[in-house]
Amino acid sequence: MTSFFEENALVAVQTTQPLDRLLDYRAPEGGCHLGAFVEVPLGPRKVIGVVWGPGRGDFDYSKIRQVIRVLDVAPMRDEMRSFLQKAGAYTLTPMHAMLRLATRAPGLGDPPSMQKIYRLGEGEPSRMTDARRRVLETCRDLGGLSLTLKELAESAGVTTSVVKGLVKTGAVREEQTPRDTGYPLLEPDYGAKELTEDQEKAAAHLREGQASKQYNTVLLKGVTGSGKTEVYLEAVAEALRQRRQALVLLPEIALTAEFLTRIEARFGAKPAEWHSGVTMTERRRVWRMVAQGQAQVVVGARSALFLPFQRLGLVVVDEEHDTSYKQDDGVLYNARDMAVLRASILGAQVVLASATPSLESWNNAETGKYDRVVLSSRYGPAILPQMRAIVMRSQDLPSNSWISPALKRAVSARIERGEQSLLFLNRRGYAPVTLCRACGQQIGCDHCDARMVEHRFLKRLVCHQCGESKPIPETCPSCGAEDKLAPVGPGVERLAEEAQAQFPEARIAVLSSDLYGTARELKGQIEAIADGAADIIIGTQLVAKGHNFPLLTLVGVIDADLGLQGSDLRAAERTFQLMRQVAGRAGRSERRGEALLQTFQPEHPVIRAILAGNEEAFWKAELDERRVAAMPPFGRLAGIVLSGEDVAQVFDLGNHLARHDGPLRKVGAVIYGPAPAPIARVRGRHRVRLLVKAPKDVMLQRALADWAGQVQLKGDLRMSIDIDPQSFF
DNA sequence: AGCACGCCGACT
DNA sequence: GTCGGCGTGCTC
Repeated sequence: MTSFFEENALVAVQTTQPLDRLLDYRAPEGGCHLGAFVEVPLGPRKVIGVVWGPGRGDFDYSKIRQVIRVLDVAPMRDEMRSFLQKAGAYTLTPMHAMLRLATRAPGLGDPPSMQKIYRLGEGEPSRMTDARRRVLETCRDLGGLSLTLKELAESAGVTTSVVKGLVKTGAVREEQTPRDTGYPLLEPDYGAKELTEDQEKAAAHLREGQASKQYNTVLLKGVTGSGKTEVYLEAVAEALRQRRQALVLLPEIALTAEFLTRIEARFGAKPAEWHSGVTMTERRRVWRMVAQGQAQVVVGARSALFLPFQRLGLVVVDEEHDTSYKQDDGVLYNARDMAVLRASILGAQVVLASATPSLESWNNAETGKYDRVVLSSRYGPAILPQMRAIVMRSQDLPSNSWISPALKRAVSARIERGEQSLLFLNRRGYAPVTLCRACGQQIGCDHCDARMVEHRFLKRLVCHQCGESKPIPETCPSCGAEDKLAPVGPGVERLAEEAQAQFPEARIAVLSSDLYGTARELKGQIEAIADGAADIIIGTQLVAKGHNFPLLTLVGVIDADLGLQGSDLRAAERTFQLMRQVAGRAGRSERRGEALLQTFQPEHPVIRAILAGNEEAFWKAELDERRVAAMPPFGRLAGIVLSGEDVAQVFDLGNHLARHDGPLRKVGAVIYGPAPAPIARVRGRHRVRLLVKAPKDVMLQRALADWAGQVQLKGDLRMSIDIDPQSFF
């Protein structure tokens, strides 16, 4: 296929406007390439799009307009278009939404932004002053380098007007330069570390895969502290040697700052950073530099997968099991799976790193679809903590108290030895339920069917579903009784209160995502704690994710059973992963750690598997259950959520869809539901859920599209289809 | 997404 | 009589 279109040739353009088809235009003056980013007229507006292919010519020629201009950015590569198309087909997402993911750069339509820079000019100014001399000397010291006005004035210790005066005389030259500058060079061998034998073997395997320039996916499994990061950084190093770009995905923005420092130590400079917390100008720079192949390594969030890499050779998905890789930000996709898709199109390598892989990835490794590399020993002197259960049935606990005597003794011992303890409770706020003792009502959210969670720190009740909050009322909103509202159950804030009462002398720190305004603040707090600023850390699952606390030797899990409630089939897997991750926080330095799990059901298979530390047995048992139930990875699932203001209408639609199941039945799929979604009302909209279960090797997406296409959504009714849902009920 | 067209209720 | 509500349809 031709890749260049002469002026006025018909081209098909994909825009980010929600039209579900391509539009024909005439190629602009001077023609354009396939994949070019262009500005096109659409009705009264100008919009941005990408030249997707030759025009189809099925539109009234006299109405066809011309492309206004080609944007000054590198054209989209064939493999990117192919990736967007396949990812869209997989997730049942229209192309305009896929293209939007790939064009999330501010100022894409603007010409490259320029800035003025200053360097040594010619000759001496006729009148030389002290200030002027300092400026000229500063310029000379810099050699060929140039600075912005502010930088130059500051480093010379003069005001900007001195520099401007020198520009007039010609002694300093003013030049225009693109504002988006490249990134400092990363050197593959800069800070190479001595690896253990185990690590070196794993690294060699990754390097080999990287050097092959063939698509391959490796599951890199290693317990917390086994040095996974050092190992996959060797794959990054190899990508750098091969002059290919590398992308490292992290599940949590709070982790990036620490990670950038690690990259700097290993490769001599900081890489490009991409996530929602990055400034507009920096995002713009990242996008453009990635497109020009100038950014060698990008560290970022899942959305970085849609950056316009020129020669991507490696995608690392760190903590690949993390559920935040699957989230809805306009498009519902699993970043881990999309990484594999993108790499398979490009002939690139994927490294999935985790201490506790997802069941899918474990199975893919087991069946040979992925390679597997296991780091068995902990790095350095640290060894895995000893795990024990505290059976709560036999612990005598007063009401509104959650720290058992056994756990209390263990914490006291740590305080005496000057070591840290972590009390883990995966519940934000003060109390999950506020109950009226007079009428028995629980305070719920006005817009959702969720209970309001008391946050005493904020002095408010907060809905964890929609974020709505209100002041804590003095009287019961339903019966009006005064002073009868009582908090029920613990959150981290309440646990901190109890801990302070039990250990009056201890310094207690609470780590919960809602207590810190910014990622920087949170990071500061985490660093202070790591340095020993607290004796007892109280935290939500935030603490399970990759932070290193060298003084920590005890982890107490307040409620190990918490995640096992409910009917979610993935509950077991999640609890297992979370408990292992949390326990892994203990004893990362020289001292052996201990993890105590408070539980009411010590004989539960998941709890037993955690205590025994027998992962293989756990995965096998889980897989067997899934196999029997024909659940993923042995079958396929899709979750459908219908929503609208009117309950009856939403249910009618659900019933209608359930009855007209022809296209699905044809491929052997079954529909369950409609049923109210787990949270049946969110932000005033009622939600109804259907579940589609299909055999493994069918064209599920095609069938779903045919099935969903039978209805036309009227009014405010909405339907969202979630392929491979994380949770299913 | 925007924006225009168009067809029914409550105002000058 | 008109102003304006937002349902429906179009944009190359």
